[in-house]
Amino acid sequence: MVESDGIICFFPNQTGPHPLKETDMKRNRINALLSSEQPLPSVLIKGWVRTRRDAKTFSFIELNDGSCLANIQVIADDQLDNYDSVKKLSTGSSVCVRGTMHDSPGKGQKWEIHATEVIIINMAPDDYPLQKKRHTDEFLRTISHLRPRTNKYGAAFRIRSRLSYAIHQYFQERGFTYIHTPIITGSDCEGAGELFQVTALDLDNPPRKDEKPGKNQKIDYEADFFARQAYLTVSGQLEAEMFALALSDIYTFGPTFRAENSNTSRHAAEFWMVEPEMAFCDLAEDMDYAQDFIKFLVTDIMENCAQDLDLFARFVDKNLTTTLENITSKEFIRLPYTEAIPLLKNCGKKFAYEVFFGADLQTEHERFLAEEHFKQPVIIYDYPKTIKPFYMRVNDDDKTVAAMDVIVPRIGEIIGGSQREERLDVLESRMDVCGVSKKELWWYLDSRRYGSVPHSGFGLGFERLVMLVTGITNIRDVIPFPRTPGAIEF
RNA sequence: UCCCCAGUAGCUCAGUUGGCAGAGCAAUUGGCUGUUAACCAAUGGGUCCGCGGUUCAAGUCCGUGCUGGGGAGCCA
Repeated sequence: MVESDGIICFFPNQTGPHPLKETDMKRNRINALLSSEQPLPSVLIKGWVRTRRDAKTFSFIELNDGSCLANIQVIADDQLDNYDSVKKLSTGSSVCVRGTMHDSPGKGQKWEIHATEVIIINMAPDDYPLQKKRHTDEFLRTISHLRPRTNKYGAAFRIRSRLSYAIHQYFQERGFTYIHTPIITGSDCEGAGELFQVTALDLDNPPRKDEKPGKNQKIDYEADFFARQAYLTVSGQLEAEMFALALSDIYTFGPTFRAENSNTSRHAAEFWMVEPEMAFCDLAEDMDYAQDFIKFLVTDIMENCAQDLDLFARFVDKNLTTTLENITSKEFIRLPYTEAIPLLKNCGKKFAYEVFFGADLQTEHERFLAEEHFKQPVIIYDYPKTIKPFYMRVNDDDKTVAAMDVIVPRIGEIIGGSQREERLDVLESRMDVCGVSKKELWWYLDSRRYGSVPHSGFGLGFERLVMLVTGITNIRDVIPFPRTPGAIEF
């Protein structure tokens, strides 16, 4: 049997009676039809016309409903009452087709639909921007509302959806609890970049602390919605830790916001992040999880999105299959920072940024390690404490912290994580050194005061994962409506 | 934010030393055809990104702004 569902249709641009009758609301998905084992005497499909070719007494209509990459070929002949209109069907038009499914005598497809009825839901005018040819990503970005109707973007967003599902599957199967950490936060000391401020104040005329007018008149945030300054979250980690220290293994998966003026193909102001946090877990186990997690996700997409993935392997990145198999088949290299430094120093390659202990690794260094030296994912760990945030656990050498970054070819850093500092006294002195307010994070310190345990976690940039899996090189093309500096159309 | 490159028809692009604005695809019309980014013919289509300057003359040279891309920083 072919699956069908009860999608409710409505036609906001239609003023007359609905062209579809009440009984028409069950439709067959094109992916279900195309994978059918036998011909079907009665099918109902609804979708958008990708292209139309006319023969002498009939038209070939390529129909796509987004359920899969492939179109289904509809044969609409001149016996149809409205054949004159059908012959004018343009790319982008929406139709409802009733008919029978048969073996296709032509090359290129197994099945085709012989239409007994073609209802034109909406005829797309000839200025429909998507043509039957390849468009550049830059152009498609200017029509982000229409680009999911292309093969490439349809495939990308089906993969993005499946990856989201696989993330939940991975953690749920392992007994992790999904935690919704807040989007709005009161702490500006999370230590990860510039924050977007959230306010309900009238910015044209904000309340002032001092009645006397003057240049140094401070805004009175006690009059704001939360009675203090508030921001969009840059990470759910600190809150996630509180739940790991109660439910043992937890994860978050949600949007994150950075007001950094970053103009690169790997940064967005609004992006999604996965942050697992595990109690009774040290850095080595944290790295085990990070590696296992990425391998699981890549394997899942190779198994469950083969058709969509094939598009990317053929047209977007010729090396994609090799890259992905490299990830699933090998153990990730684990390289302590202290060994990475001499390796980079003595590799014979000239870098723009000098390499020395205490220096953060630059993009050029990470790319060299993952793309040229090891040619596979690398986990670098035990970084100098001077370049890492306050919450990372100080190692016995008192010079490094138990931090780790997973570097993959082409993307660079895809995961950043650490074992967290569970010792109250060490944490407090680190906060002093890093200039983080102990008063504001009293609740965070409480977790180290009452039943503190070793725990670890990491953050995975979800869009970077989609880029890794698809071979897409610009983050703006793996998120439906990208937000970047100066760009918030749609 | 910094460095580099680009902006010409709906889309992708060409445009020589400064001298009449071009092609392919798309669109429209007609023809042909179990077609596969179908094919053939004809037709229509331009604020050469904006502003200012040099020049007899600017798509072309200069300045400036805007937009986009690549790289860097920051990071996921």
